Amino acid sequence: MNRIQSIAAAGEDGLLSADVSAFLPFADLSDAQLEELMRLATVHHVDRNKTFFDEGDAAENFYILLDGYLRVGRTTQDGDQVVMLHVVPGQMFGIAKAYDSESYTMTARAASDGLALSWPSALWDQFMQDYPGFKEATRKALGSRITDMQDKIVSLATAQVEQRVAHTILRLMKQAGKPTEDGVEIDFPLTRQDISDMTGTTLHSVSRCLSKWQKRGIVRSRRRRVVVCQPQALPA
Amino acid sequence: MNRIQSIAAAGEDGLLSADVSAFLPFADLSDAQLEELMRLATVHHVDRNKTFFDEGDAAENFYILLDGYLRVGRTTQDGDQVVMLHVVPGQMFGIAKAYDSESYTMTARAASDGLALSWPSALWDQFMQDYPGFKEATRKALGSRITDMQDKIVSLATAQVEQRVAHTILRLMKQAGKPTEDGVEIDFPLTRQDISDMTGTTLHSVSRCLSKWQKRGIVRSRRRRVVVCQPQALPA
DNA sequence: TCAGAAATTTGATCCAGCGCAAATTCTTGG
DNA sequence: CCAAGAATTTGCGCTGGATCAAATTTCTGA
Repeated sequence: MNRIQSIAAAGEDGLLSADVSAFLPFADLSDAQLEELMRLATVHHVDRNKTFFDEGDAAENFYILLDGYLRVGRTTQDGDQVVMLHVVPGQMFGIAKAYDSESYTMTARAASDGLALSWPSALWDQFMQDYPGFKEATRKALGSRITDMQDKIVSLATAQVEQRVAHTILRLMKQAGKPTEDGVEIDFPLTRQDISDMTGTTLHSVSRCLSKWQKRGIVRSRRRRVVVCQPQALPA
Repeated sequence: MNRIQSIAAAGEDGLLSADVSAFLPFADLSDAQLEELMRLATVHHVDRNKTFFDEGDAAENFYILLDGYLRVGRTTQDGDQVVMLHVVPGQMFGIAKAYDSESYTMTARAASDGLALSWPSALWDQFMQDYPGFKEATRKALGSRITDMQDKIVSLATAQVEQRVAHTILRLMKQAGKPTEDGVEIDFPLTRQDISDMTGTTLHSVSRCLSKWQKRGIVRSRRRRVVVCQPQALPA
C-alpha cells in the first residue's frame, strides 16, 4: 500500500489530491508510522463558507489542510469579520496547543470547499516528540504567522486603503496564485467583502480600487475571481 | 551564595531588583544550575530610548527583562514607528529562535532605563531541553503575543481612534500599573507620540482624547505620565 | 538661572473613505 | 428558462481624523 493509498483508505476517499507524507510535519516517516498516523486521523470535508471550528470552542483537535483554502479570523460584537490569515494546503491550523491555549482564538472558515485531517489535541505532545518534522513545521508555522500578523499591523496602522488592498492581493497571489493566459489568478472564490474583511475597509472601497485597476489593465476581476495582470503596477 | 547574589555577581551589579529564579523560565532549578545559567549570561543596561537590538539584526541572543519596560515594534520606510507589544520584567524577548527566524523582526527599545540578561541563541535548544520551565514559558510568551497581536489587528481594523487609545491605556494599566492615591499610574514614561505609535494615529488625536478625558476626571496626565482614575469610564 | 529642546495643547482646514441608496450583473435552484 | 438571491458598481453627502500652524508648558544641561 503506497502512501496516497493509505490516506485514501483512512478517509474512505479515493480522490485525495495530496500526499500527507510530502508535507513537512510528516516528512521522513516510515510506512508503518504513516499508517498509524492515518489510523488516528479524522477526515473533514467542509463546504465553502462553513467552519472547521469557531473562536471560543475548546481546542479538541489540530488540523492539516489537504485541499482548499481557509480564512481564519474573528467576528466582532457588531458582526464585523476580521480575517487575520489564510491557510493553504499542507499547512497546519487549529494549533492552539502550540501556544498554550485551551480554546481556539479564531474561526477557521473554508474559502473554497475544504478537505483536512485532524488529530486529537491529546496527541500533540507525542507528535512533537515522535515526528521529527512536526516540531520544525510548528516553528515555521508560528514564524510565518507572526511575521504575517506584524506586517498586517504595520499596514493597518500606517497605509492607506489602496495600499492595503494592493498588498493583500499580492500576498494572496503569492500564496494561492495560478498562472493563466493573461496573469496570475487567485485560486479560490474571493468577494469584495472578503477582501474588505482582510483589509479593514468596506466592500465599496475595494470595488472602487479594483474598478480603477481594471481600467488600467492591472487586474481583471469578475464575480468572486481576481486575476492579477501587472503585479508590479499595483500601488506601493 | 543565594540566588540574588549569584545574579549580582554575574553582572558585577549589587542592585539587581529581580531574582531570576522567580521567573517562570528558570523556576525549580538547583543552585548549581542557576550558577551555570548566570555564568553564561550577559548583563545589559540600556538607557531610555536606546535599543537592545534592531529589526533585521542577526538574532544572536535571546533575552529576559529584569527591570524596566520595552517597546517592541517596527519602523516604516517613511519613519513611522509602529509599536506591536510591550515587555515587562520577567518576560523573554528577542526570541526569534522560538519561531525559526534568523534575525529579529522588530526593534526592542527601552521605554524606561532597562536591565536585561541575554544568552547566545546557540544555547536555545539546550535551554529548551534542560530547563523544564523554559519550554513552558516560551509557549506562554508566544501565546500572549499572538493573542495580543490578534486583538490589535481587530482593533485597528474595526475600532475608532478613541476606542483604540482607550484600549491601549487600559492594557498598559493592567501590564504596568502602579496604584497611587487617585488612580493607577502607568509605571513608565509615555508620551502622546508613544501612544499614537501604538494605536496607529497621531499625537494630536491622542492629546485631544486625553484632554477630553481629563476634563471628565477619567484620567490625569502630565508630561510623560498617565494616571487612570476611572478605568470603567473609558469608552467601549 | 537661563536658553534651548522636548512635549503638549488647541485651533483651523481639508479630504480619504465610510455610510447610504439604487441600479445592474451574475449565478443557481427549481 | 425564469425568479430570486448574491455580488458588484457607482454616485453623493458627510464626518472622523489627518495635516498644518502656532502658542504654551515642562524639562534639562550648561
